[in-house]
Amino acid sequence: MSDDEPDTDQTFHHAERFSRARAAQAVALLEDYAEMIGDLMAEAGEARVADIAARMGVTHPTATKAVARLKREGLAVSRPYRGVFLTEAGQTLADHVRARHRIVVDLLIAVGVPTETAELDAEGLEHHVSTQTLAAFKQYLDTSRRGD
Amino acid sequence: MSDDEPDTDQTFHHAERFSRARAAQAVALLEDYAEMIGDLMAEAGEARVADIAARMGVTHPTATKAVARLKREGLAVSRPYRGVFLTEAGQTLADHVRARHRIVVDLLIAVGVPTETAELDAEGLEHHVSTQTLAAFKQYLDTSRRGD
DNA sequence: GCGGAAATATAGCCTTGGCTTCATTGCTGT
DNA sequence: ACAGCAATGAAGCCAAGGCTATATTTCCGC
Repeated sequence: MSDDEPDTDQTFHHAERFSRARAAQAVALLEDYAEMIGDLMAEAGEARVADIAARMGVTHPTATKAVARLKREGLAVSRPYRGVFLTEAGQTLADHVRARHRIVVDLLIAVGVPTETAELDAEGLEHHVSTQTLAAFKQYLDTSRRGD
Repeated sequence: MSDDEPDTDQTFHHAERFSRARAAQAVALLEDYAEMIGDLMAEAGEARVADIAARMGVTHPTATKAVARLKREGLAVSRPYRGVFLTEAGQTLADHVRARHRIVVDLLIAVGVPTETAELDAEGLEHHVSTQTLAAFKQYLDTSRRGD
């Protein structure tokens, strides 16, 4: 360092940012599982562990564990050997996540990312898009659609 | 499901996407640490564990562990009780990550995200931006700058 | 040149989110 | 109706990435 207390402020900002990113990551998986279960419920009326596992690209036990986490968080309910269902809160979360996903994909496409790539990247990106950024995306899509 | 084999294809695509996102997450931390060490080396000539820890917002042992991972991956070198230095590979990675970070931030700002928010979100987003998407961002920034 | 403070390392623990293996349950076809 | 198979659940392992507490080493002031 070049000064006496050269990085106290900046250091704090950095740490803040990384903490936020870590926190976002913590809920990302739950969001994905909730959205997936929402999709399956919409398509088939119920979500079975095997389907969840297949779509998430994980093994059955991993899906089961994830469901347990969802239940613990009050986002899903299930009885042993029965399908999994979202609670009201879970459904709300799923809807929110799905909407956000669409906006992120649309924005990527709008700035010139190929559709296929946009879908791929959005899966990872979406969890780190804050409310403010999402709002900015929405507005950009609106005006750009009008403007074109 | 409504059909016989209704989701084989789509399921595969989903799984692919999630796998990619998980893989991206796995290297995200290494990237962050590498960039951070690169910054500190540029500023101070060396990166000390205490500085790394402070900027990452983690405790010293956590930073030490991360450095061990970096060394294992051939991205950094260090001798006990001495500073940490990036290898050629580590430096390359750090430069790449820093460049990507800038582009992501600039793109967010270009589509209307407030500067502060852009910096915050970029920290999490950047690790999921593929090469293709980054290229699209770059081009968008170029043409939008010219166009304005 | 030596003693104490600061920096670094080590050990051990926790949670998350993967995995495999094995037990149990439910469903289905004959 | 029940045997067998598919699906679910349970148990136990692993690596990553956090933490606290403790030991070690370096460095700096006197």
